[in-house]
Amino acid sequence: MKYIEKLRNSGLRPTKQRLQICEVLFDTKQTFHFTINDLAKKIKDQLDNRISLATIYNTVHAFEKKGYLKQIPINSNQTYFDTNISDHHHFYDLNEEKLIDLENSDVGPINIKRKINGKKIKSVEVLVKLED
Amino acid sequence: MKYIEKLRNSGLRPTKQRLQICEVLFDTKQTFHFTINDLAKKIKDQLDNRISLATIYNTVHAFEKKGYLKQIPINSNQTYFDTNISDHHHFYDLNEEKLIDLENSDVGPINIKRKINGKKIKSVEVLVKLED
DNA sequence: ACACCTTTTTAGAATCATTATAAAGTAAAT
DNA sequence: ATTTACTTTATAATGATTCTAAAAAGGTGT
Ligand SMILES: [Mn+2]
Ligand SMILES: [Mn+2]
Ligand SMILES: [Zn+2]
Ligand SMILES: [Zn+2]
Repeated sequence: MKYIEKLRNSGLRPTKQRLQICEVLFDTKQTFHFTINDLAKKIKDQLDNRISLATIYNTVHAFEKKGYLKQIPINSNQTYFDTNISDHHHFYDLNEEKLIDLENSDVGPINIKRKINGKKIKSVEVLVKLED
Repeated sequence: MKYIEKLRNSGLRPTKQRLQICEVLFDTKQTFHFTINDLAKKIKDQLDNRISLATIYNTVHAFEKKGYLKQIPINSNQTYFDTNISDHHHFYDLNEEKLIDLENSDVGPINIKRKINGKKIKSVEVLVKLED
């Protein structure tokens, strides 16, 4: 019930599937990073009914477009998403292939001195790769 | 002839294909960004003989492993590589889907204050997304 | 409730970048 | 020259993602 308004306000119909995906994604103490496959597993575990993979893809992309999820730029065969939509950065542990949040406050202010004509900055993201 | 030593020193046999790919990649005034497909096109245009796609993949990965190429972390269905292996950053023009180098000197020094136990920092990369 | 229209879900097929396979070719070592 | 290890290649396989089109569900007005 708590996500019905959120979806309506975004012009998305609050379907049973979308509401359930909202619960899996946003009813958590901690934000988290996931691939579509991670999410599909989580949904299968946490819910009694199944949701088709196509719907999971559709929903994740819809939520991303609306700004409820962010994509994390990283080199992987799978796309990583983040339920933490605040401005922040990431560690990427190359050995464990795991993402770790790096808060804005843990990185000095980033000053982009160069401008590109006619373009404005949409985001500034730092990726710190870690190894043992 | 100029890449034979480079390859030998890396433990890579200087085959005809690898030497030709070296020429396409490194015999340029400017460094550049590319996908495997870009590179395959370039090879077809610049060379008289053809090189199989499998070899292009193999070679690019071998060169990356040896540090002659870098992968650029970005969300795309294709993997982007960079012949500029210096420490540097990138603009990504979302509208034109184009990468632009952003020199280290164009970004203030980045100070990662948080440490992860037992891990050391391998790289720090900034991605600045641009829109119109 | 019902009719009507739009959006959404779904199974399954298609796409396409990338990786795997295994046989033939080449470079290096003995 | 023979042997050995590495490399190239055509081709198949893989797997994440997107597409398709038909069925289901939501929303609106009556
Ligand atoms: Mn991707
Ligand atoms: Mn990729
Ligand atoms: Zn995050
Ligand atoms: Zn670059």
